[in-house]
Amino acid sequence: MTPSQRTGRGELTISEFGRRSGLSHKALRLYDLSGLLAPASVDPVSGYRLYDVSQLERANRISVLRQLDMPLATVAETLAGTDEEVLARLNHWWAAQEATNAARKATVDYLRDRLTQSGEDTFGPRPVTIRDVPETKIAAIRREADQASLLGVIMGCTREIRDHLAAAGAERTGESWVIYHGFVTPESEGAVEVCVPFSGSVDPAGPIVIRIEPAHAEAFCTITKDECFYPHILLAYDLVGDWVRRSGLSNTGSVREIYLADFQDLAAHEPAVHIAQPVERKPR
Amino acid sequence: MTPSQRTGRGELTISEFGRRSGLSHKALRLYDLSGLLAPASVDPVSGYRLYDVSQLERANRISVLRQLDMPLATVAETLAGTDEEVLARLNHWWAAQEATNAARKATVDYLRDRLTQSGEDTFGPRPVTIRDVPETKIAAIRREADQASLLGVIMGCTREIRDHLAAAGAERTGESWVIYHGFVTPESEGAVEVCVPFSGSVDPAGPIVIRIEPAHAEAFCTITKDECFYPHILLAYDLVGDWVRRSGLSNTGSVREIYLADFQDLAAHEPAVHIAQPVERKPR
DNA sequence: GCTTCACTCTGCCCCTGGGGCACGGTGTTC
DNA sequence: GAACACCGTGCCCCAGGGGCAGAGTGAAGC
Repeated sequence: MTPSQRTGRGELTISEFGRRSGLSHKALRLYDLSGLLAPASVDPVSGYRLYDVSQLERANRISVLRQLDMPLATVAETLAGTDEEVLARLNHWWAAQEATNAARKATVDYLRDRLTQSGEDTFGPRPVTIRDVPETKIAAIRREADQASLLGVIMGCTREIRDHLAAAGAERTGESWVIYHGFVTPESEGAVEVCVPFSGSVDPAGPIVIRIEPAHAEAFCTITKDECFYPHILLAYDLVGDWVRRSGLSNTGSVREIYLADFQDLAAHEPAVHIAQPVERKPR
Repeated sequence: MTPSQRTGRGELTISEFGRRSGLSHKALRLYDLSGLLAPASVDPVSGYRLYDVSQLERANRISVLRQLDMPLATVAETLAGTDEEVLARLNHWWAAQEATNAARKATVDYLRDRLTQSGEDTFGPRPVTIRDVPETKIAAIRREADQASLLGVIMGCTREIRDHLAAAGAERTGESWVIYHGFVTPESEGAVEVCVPFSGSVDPAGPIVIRIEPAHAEAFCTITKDECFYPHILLAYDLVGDWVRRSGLSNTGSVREIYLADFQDLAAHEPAVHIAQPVERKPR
């Protein structure tokens, strides 16, 4: 008699259970410790784990979900409840995976563009120019945002600031912009600062800060509404960055997007945004 | 003067370099130790890492590739050589990722089928029956195979055995089959044994083993050629497995696929394969 | 001068999901 | 009684960092 058969009817040793479920003996021990899949019984003398054949279904499901690289904690949550619930959670999780994958694909596309011609041909020949920006009084909100929440954060903060300025009787003196103090990618958060210039006297309120944006020079290019999507828009940043580097200038601040008008009012091919990089005023 | 500016021209401190490249200070330290991205210079007194602005391009590329979850070793390989080479390796790697993702999607589809109706309705009502298989003399080759190489391994081994039998003057006495001694998934290898029955006297040669497949009973179902693809085919295994469990029988061996004819000769809807599970002869 | 502050260094433990090995127990069979 | 196949626990290892502790370093303010 093989060891796997000397146990009682319906009881399986760890290795037999592992063979039938596609799980390693090491994984089964781990799942036991974490409570994801505890053996039906444990021999009190030898400490041997004994699994019941009825546990094979759960084990198989765990095995399949792990093949999908689903984290163990998610596996545990997913496999609770009825089959309908399991299915719903599986679909939900997979949809999120598909979204992540689409973002990765977009990133690969961006990188391909960047590699084929350093972002100039695909993005189109486009003038990068330099301009002086005078000292400006602004109301601003600084927030951490990730790729998914970015648009909502920008819209929300802009609305909040505009409402505050309107309530205080101040007049806006130009279009607003967003300063990126950190990297915003699909995976990581970065600090963004939404800025609205105004004239008059306004008190700060809640997250709204009143400050002076110092005078500076900035290199910028203009992009149209239909170019404003991630990761394509990164090519514009690269364009400006390359131009600055080749001009021998140094960056003196964080990169920013200046919105020329309200997005909704624009046609796809109209200029919509300036991508700008503050630089030192003169080449050394 | 901010610390990031007190360094010489073109020299950046680790945190400024990190901000501009989207890499954490921890990641940069790691890349320094691994040689993936060493700072341009290290202050011999303070040990401070100083990066050159010209290193930003490589850092940005590393950052983007890491956002794609490319392993650091692969990043290092990928970023060597000219931009054309980098692009080619990126495309190659991404194609592999797409393939992996397609396999994951197929696995999700399988799991969905399995969850919606325990593999019976989608796969179709299909009789599972039991039969006795007499003792059979076979020539066999046992190999480790993964999902990708499986078909090639089976075809190759079958050809090898048939050629050997033909050379020895033995006659094949039926169609061949494959015994799955382990799990074969897109990610992990499993042992498969290709078996060809014959009559006459043949010597083993190289990997070819001559042995007796013992008489046994087996539960099986029949599937058509167009159902023979991963992971759909797993539903047939589930069907047989469920039938055996509900019949109160015990498995007595590894699951197998019996090929009814040469694949090329079959139309899509013709029966092509038996999925069989050896079981004990009588319910206890 | 002294303090404060921001910045950096190294080193250590933590995470996931196991793989691999050592050392020891166990139970069957020859 | 020995060989062999199992099983157990415990330890160290991997990527790719995150987080924290303790110490050094440099500039700026008083």
